[in-house]
Amino acid sequence: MKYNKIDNKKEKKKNLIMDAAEKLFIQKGYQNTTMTEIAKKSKLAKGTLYLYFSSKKDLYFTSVERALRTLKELIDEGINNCKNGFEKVVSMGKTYVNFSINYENYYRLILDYETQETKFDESDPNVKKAYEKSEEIFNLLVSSVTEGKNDGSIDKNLDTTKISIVLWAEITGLVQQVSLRRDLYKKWTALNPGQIFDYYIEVTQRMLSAQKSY
Amino acid sequence: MKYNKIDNKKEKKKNLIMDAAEKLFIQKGYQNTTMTEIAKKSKLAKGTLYLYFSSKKDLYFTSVERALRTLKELIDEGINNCKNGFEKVVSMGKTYVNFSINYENYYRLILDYETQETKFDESDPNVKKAYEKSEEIFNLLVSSVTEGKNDGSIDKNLDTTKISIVLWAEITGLVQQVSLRRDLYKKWTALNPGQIFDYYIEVTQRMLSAQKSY
Amino acid sequence: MKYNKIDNKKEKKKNLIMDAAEKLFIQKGYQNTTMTEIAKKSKLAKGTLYLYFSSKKDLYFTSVERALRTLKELIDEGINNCKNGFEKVVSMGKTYVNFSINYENYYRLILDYETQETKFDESDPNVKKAYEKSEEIFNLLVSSVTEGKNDGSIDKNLDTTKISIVLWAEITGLVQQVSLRRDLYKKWTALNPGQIFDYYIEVTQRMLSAQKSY
Amino acid sequence: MKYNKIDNKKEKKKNLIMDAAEKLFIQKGYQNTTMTEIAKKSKLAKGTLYLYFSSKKDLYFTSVERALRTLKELIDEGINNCKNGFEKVVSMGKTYVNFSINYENYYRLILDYETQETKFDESDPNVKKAYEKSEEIFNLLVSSVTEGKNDGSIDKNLDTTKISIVLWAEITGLVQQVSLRRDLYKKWTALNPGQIFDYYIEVTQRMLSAQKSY
DNA sequence: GATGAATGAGTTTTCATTCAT
DNA sequence: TATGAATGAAAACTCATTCAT
Repeated sequence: MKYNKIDNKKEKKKNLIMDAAEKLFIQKGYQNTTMTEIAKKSKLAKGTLYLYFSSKKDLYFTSVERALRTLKELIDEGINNCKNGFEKVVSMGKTYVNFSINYENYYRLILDYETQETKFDESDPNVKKAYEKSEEIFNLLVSSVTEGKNDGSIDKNLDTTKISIVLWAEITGLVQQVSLRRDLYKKWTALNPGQIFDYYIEVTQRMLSAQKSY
Repeated sequence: MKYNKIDNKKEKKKNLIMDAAEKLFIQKGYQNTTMTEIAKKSKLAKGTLYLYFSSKKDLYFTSVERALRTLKELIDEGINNCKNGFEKVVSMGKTYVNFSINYENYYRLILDYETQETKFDESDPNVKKAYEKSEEIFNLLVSSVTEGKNDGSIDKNLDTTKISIVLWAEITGLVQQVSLRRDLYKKWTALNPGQIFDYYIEVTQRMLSAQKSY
Repeated sequence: MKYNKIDNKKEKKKNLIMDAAEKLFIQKGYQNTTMTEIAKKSKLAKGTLYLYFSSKKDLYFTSVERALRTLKELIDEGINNCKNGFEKVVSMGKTYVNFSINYENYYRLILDYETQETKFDESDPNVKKAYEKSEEIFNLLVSSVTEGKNDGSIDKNLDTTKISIVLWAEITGLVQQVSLRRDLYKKWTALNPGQIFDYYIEVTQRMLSAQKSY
Repeated sequence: MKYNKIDNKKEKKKNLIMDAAEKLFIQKGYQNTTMTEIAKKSKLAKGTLYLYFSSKKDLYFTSVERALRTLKELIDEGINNCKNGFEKVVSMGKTYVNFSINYENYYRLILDYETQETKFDESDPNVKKAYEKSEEIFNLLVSSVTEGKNDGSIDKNLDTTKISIVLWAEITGLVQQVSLRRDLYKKWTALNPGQIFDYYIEVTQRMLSAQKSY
């Protein structure tokens, strides 16, 4: 009991630090964020950070992990209420889009991490851990497509792996573009992110649905 | 004549340095690449780099610019032989895909730049310049879609801006995913990048073509 | 209370660093003194210097300011006990001479600063600040001469501005010569600085005093 | 003959380089002046400078020497037409003042050199050489005072060494102040340098002349 | 003689991490 | 636990000097 309370307290402080760190990592990137800034933003002393995280890297990866875990939880939640594979696939896309809007900081941190991924040392256990989290999500997509082809909600002629890759790439690409280039797109068009996503989903659902036969 | 020769020589050396720098920027990112490493890789002394580029930033942005210029040239070239808007749009996608394969370093450098873009000082003229280059390409896509709708090769019911954004986000997202996650995908599937792209293009062409009416 | 203690501690450390830096600046000049040397001399790590001074320039100018402030305080002190303008002028000269002997490092630092003054960026606020300090001292001389002419202790026929400039130039010139060329003069004569200054003051007092009429 | 011509040509080029270097040394100081700038200003290639001067230091000291030699020549010239010691002393002061006005660059270079003197390596033969030149001038002053005391034009009660030191310090101090602080003095008074010098000479002549007895 | 590209040692500054209090 | 002063390795950049042409 007592340990739990302590752990809980510790966990809360860790979250506090990550909340501060996250914002800076997003804004300025991993390299340009200093421990001094993180300490200042979290209103703690520099040394204190090292009581909760062993290094700057640890702090970064733990933050990324928290974000990925949250995304995974939301996706799982969304899928639970779906009655067939097609709906699951659509739900995953919608959840991802909503995540990027409602948990903007988490989303941007994941993005920062993924685009930098190759620059981190692959053998680092933290890197591997985050890698696996991404894989879990992709596997969920593959199994949903399979389920859909089996229950007849997704066109049987589609290649499971191919379409999964394409779909995941499309959705992540789209969300990233909209997120990174929000200001640019605002300049080019009056559309807000939601409208662009809706349009994409509308166009893509038709491509995917079993009623049409490609 | 003499001046041309000198300029040419200087240009060649600049390219030599950029070739070396590029690889490091891609591998380790802008921040993690040091001028000492670049010097070593290009087999020159550190000071020599500063004879050709005023700063590390200058070297980076000039490299990005070279890559973007090359992409733009290839796209222009590809479009020239197309007989209608639909073909132009398809050509742009194909060129982009091929660019990511044939000019892998250039592609990855652009990617590195674009994903870090928000972390650079926006008011920097170099940043603005690269920004504009991206815009040019997007504008080309918009005008190709417009042309396609006019010449009847693209479905008139599609919203020009919306579909342009979606298409560009899809294609860049797809290429990025395939590029960044090449090893991951290799693990998941036997498909090579080319096959994934072909599949995407096949699926998308149907969505776009005027014959079908969504 | 606690804050005072902290501030005091910080101030002491700053003084410690300045003491070390000063000696090097005097010996080798601003340019030829490196932060590494200053760190070594003050027995601190290089990085520590930057906890107390934002840059080498800051360290230099803060040291100059401390020296000028001290000089100004001594002059003010000396003037307080004078009963007429003539005595004030003489007091200023004596204080300046004594300062150059008793606070040799401070004096030499000011000298180093003033002879390099034109090489610093005039628009720098630090430069301006030091400039003003010098002006304050000159103004004090002018007002003392004026006072002396009014109270009858200085010859009324003398032009206030002219004589102030000449006196100040003479005294600073003399002190500088004696300071810079100490070794040279030692070679030429058995006189020590004090004797030279006394001789100058003796000769000059006559020139200045109201009893004689030039 | 031929050698003379070559030497002459070489000498001319050396002077050309020194003219350019001098201006930069005065403006920005020895340290802040780069060989590249000197090359540019003298419209020669950087490597060419090293054909005429073995190092930056050599270039600097040779320039200083040229300036000191010129001053010495002017002083000698001025002294030649004087009929007694008193006149010689006055002539030296006037020549020095005029030198600071008519050969401003030379004067400022000497000044820069002398105020930095202690920062140069004393054992350097170039430093010694310049040192000796200064000594020659001072010795000339001492012998003029002696001559004046002998020929009755200077008050016999004055101590030769003391008064020589004081006079030389005063005049060099005054000229330096006026030169370094020209802008400052312009702000404080409408007097031009010439007027300040005249005033000094007028005041000092009285102090010195044999008619008065101190 | 003349050139200017190339060199690399040396400079200022930053910042993750440690540790005495 | 919490602090923040101290550390020193590492980075970008400069510039006197050399040397092949």
